[in-house]
Amino acid sequence: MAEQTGPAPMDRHETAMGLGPLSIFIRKLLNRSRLSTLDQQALANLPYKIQNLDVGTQILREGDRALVCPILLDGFTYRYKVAADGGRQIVALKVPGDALDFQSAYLHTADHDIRALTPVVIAMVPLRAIESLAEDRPAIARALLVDTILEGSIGREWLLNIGRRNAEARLAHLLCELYYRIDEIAGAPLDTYEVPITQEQLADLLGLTPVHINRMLKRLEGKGAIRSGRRLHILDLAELERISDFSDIYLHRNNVPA
Amino acid sequence: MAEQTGPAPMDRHETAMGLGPLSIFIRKLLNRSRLSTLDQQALANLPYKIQNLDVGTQILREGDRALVCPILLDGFTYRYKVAADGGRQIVALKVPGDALDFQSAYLHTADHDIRALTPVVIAMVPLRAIESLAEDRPAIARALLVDTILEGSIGREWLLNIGRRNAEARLAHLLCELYYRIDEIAGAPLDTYEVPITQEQLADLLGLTPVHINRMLKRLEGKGAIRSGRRLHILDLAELERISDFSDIYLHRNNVPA
DNA sequence: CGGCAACTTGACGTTGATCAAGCCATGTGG
DNA sequence: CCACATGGCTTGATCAACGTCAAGTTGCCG
Repeated sequence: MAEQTGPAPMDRHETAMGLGPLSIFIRKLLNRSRLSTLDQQALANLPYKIQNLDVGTQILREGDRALVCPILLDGFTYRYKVAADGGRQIVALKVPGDALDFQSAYLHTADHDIRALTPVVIAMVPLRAIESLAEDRPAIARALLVDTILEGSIGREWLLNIGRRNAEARLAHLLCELYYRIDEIAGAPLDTYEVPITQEQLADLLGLTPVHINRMLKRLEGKGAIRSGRRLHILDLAELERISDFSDIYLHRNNVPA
Repeated sequence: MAEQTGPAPMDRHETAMGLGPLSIFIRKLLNRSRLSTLDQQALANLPYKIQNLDVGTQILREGDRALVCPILLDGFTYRYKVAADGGRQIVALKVPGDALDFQSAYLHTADHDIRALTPVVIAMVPLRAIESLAEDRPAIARALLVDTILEGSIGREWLLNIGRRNAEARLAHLLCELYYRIDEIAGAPLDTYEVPITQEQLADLLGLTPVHINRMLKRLEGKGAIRSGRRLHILDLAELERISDFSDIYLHRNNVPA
């Protein structure tokens, strides 16, 4: 939980385009929105405080009124809700470059929890700073809106996945999505690729039980699509796409304006 | 499919506050955002074309690039996606006053379909008009963003519902949500209250089959919570809330700024 | 009055949950 | 460097929820 303040560059992250630690966030926005150099600079100059958090650390709690917007620089986090019987459902996964709780600027109380799925590095930005930036710079407001809309689109695909696909396809679909989302933030194309997630977390993501996840992983492994075990590797993306009838249009990967 | 253009008042809708046919839309936004009288006037003066559509009419198709934003004045519509095996999943329900496809202004192609659940009355507003209004008036941009964020919150609750609750609780939960959402747009508090939805549609909403929906409806009826049959009535909201462990915080019903 | 769409009900099948036991890697303290 | 504690993975046996198939029935609209 080491802290670090201000514009000091972090060595764990390539500070592409000389925009400092937040550059991964800005790059992410640029994938789906146009931002002028000035807009990018304004984003890079946002005040922030870096935090390193352990696995499982709670970042937002249902009922909270947040004052900072955490931006994920490294690692993974997830949103989740719990049912009356204690059943957990993960309702969103966030990858590096994502703003974790932009919406708290617009709603009184959080309707879900957020936790670190892996050890994470987070930049805490005061919500007010983001809000006023969005007010002054329409392009930034628009980029943040696009980000929000995109998360909605992913959520809808998850509803289809959980509501209508069987366990094997459901799992394969999630792995495909993870592949593309991580591929997007990685510099070079991914090769054999490792997913840092436990079987229990997969169960909470897919509305299944850990035992059944285990059996499905074995099945996919039998088909040569993945390597399972302590670490989870994607070996044959095309096979996973076939099994889950994957289509990437809901990720809107080609949304960059001309 | 009768059409009607311009500011001619429609007799099917109370034109509260003298803001014309779009007043229900404006009222809806006011439930969660503050808008000045000028903002409200600007919204009321949006150009539109009224359309009456039959049950089942497709309003948006996956892959489309929309140019108009349909605003629902009367009736219900739903967003849905279909899986490879033809299974349908309804991923959102829209009630009167909702903007149906605001997001098309920000994404290249639609990632889902929209259809009329009942006969509907819709105001077609050019997307460009809404976009430029949002650019000129930050409060309006903010109100539309709040609306988008709220839909995301509902989607997350649906993920929990479908992923983690059993069929009976799932159904009860949906009925509670419908009650509150319709209650919000109705002037007076609702009494015995009728849901205009078929069992097949309930199945598509909840990731279940029509037969199983039927059995669960009978079960809820046995507990005196609803009256089922040709029409579906909610008799005992408290019982439904108990069964589904319903909490309304995800609806953010008290989000009006002080 | 006839046709259709939605609802209803029963018998049976399958997917995925539950329960339970054991295994295997990692890391920690002695 | 070993012992053992721990968290996650693995596997089998059994069970329940929900799906499937099929045959009515009901109410509505032309």
